[in-house]
Amino acid sequence: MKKNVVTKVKLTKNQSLVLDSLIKAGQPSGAYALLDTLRPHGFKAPLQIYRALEQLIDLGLAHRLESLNAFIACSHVSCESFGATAFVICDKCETVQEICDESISNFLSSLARKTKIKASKSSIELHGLCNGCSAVSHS
Amino acid sequence: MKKNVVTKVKLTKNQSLVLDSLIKAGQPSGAYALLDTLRPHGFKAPLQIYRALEQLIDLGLAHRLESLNAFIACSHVSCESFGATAFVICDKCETVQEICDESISNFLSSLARKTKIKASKSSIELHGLCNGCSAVSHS
DNA sequence: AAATCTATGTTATAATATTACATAAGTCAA
DNA sequence: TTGACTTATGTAATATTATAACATAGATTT
Repeated sequence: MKKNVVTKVKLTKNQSLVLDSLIKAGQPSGAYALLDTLRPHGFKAPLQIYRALEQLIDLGLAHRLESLNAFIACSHVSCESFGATAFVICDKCETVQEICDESISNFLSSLARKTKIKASKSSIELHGLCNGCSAVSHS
Repeated sequence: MKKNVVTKVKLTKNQSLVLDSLIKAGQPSGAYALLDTLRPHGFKAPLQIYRALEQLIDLGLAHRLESLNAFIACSHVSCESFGATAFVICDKCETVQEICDESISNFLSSLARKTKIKASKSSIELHGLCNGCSAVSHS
């Protein structure tokens, strides 16, 4: 379950550009949206995005949101996340809260134990309306 | 968070065919795999599959596995699942365990409370090697 | 410098999912 | 039972997301 926890890595140019775009977006971004953002920087093909994302995810600097087919920068300083992260997603304003604490890892450990699985990867995503949006919610 | 908990529904022909295929597969199945399976029954377009799946999922008779872009029949008799289900997936033999108990709903409630979200949908997927496969695992 | 590994560029294509529009079938009220 | 309405279907086209295959360039090690 342990990912590469990294203190200092030199990112390549493409990786840095993609990470910067993700951070700037501050929201889940699709690969093709990132591609469009980065065309002015010379990006031309989806693979350039996907390859950079793969590295960033391995390094714990970005995450993939499975239920959105989208990506987001890790919100932790230099992601201390060692695999047990939960994402709470507001479907209205698209804000994502990235939760990474003992309650998550305990839950996953317990689930793995009960189901006798040797876990390697997890995905926890909770959708709904955030505090702000559910207050306004008129529909 | 409550889905349509249904005691008795009449499924349409397409819905029944898709559900049968899912059950028969006993594994996560992609929409296009289902389509191929059902071509002999007159299915011709992906939409026929996606539309049936949408209903089945609403009724709690099938589930979508976000991390696989695939679908699976609900393993509970007539899915008592009211939204709080976790899937434990063996990446080798593709077996899926569908867990639906208080530990799941408690965890999700607590997560929703902590993040102040009004939850509407969740996805919990744990990947790894199941008991059998991790014993054999030679790589 | 040669060998090797990693990153990149580029084209094509695969896999997954939806839009749009036309038709048919079921439901319910008058 | 007709008409109004809703839900399901058929079909074609297209959008969106992701990967395969192959060539080249740069960095690192020996």
